[in-house]
Amino acid sequence: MLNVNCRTRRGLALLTDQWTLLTIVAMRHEKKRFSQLQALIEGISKKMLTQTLRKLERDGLVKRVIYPVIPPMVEYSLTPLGRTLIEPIYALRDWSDQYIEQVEQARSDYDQQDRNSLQEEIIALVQQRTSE
Amino acid sequence: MLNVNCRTRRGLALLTDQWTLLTIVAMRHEKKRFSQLQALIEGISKKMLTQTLRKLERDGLVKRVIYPVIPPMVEYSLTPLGRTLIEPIYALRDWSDQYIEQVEQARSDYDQQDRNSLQEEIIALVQQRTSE
DNA sequence: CCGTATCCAAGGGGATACTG
DNA sequence: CAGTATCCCCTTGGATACGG
Repeated sequence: MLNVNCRTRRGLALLTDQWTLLTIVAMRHEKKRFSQLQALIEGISKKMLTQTLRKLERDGLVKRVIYPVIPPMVEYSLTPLGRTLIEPIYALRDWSDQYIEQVEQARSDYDQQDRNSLQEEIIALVQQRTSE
Repeated sequence: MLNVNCRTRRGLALLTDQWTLLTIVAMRHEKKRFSQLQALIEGISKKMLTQTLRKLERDGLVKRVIYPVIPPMVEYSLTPLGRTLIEPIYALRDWSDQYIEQVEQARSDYDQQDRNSLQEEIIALVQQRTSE
């Protein structure tokens, strides 16, 4: 089903890294300069932003325009192909808006249970020791 | 905009790793056993599958049921919360189906151009050397 | 301003062997 | 069957310095 060469795998592989989706989201409305993108995407380094943008350009999702001025100015924008990704990404964003708190609640419940089991184990251990 | 603590970032962080989306896709219709999942998701190791399933369980997206039989049998299924992810993931899958070939075409065009520029540089170099 | 080059630490993840 | 434990390589990615 999910062979490495099926379209789903190849498609998801484009997008499932740390920064790609965020970079697309940051450009969704209008072209952005490199420094603007770096400011919009909190925590991304120049290295990773450059790398992500190059990959997106190579994949035909982003257009890069260099203005030969000093200091340099480079503008990035989504290509028509790139814009086709906005809708599916919005679906994920909307899902996050709606459900992320339930996920985080589940997570802390799970961890709480872990702590409780650990607690019980410790109590059991202590009782065992004191009865020796 | 895309602060590390905004819902979008927190949501996407759940999903943007190598295996999470694929694992959810593999379970979308019905519960699956560990070995079935490993067979469905080509290339995943036991280590990564275990790790991914534990994370999904912790996040409340997957339910894990252990049957105390020999040999062991464990069934994984999506929780109601997990099922809310199917639609957005399908949107990505459909995008892949429709556009992945355009992306790959763009990619090979880009690489071809790179090779051409390299070719030109080499030619220029050779001409320069031979004229010395 | 928009990168590239280099170095380096952390950890992701495969291979293998073992267990209930 | 469904994991866990250990080892270890190698990639990822941050920090820094430099260049057009």
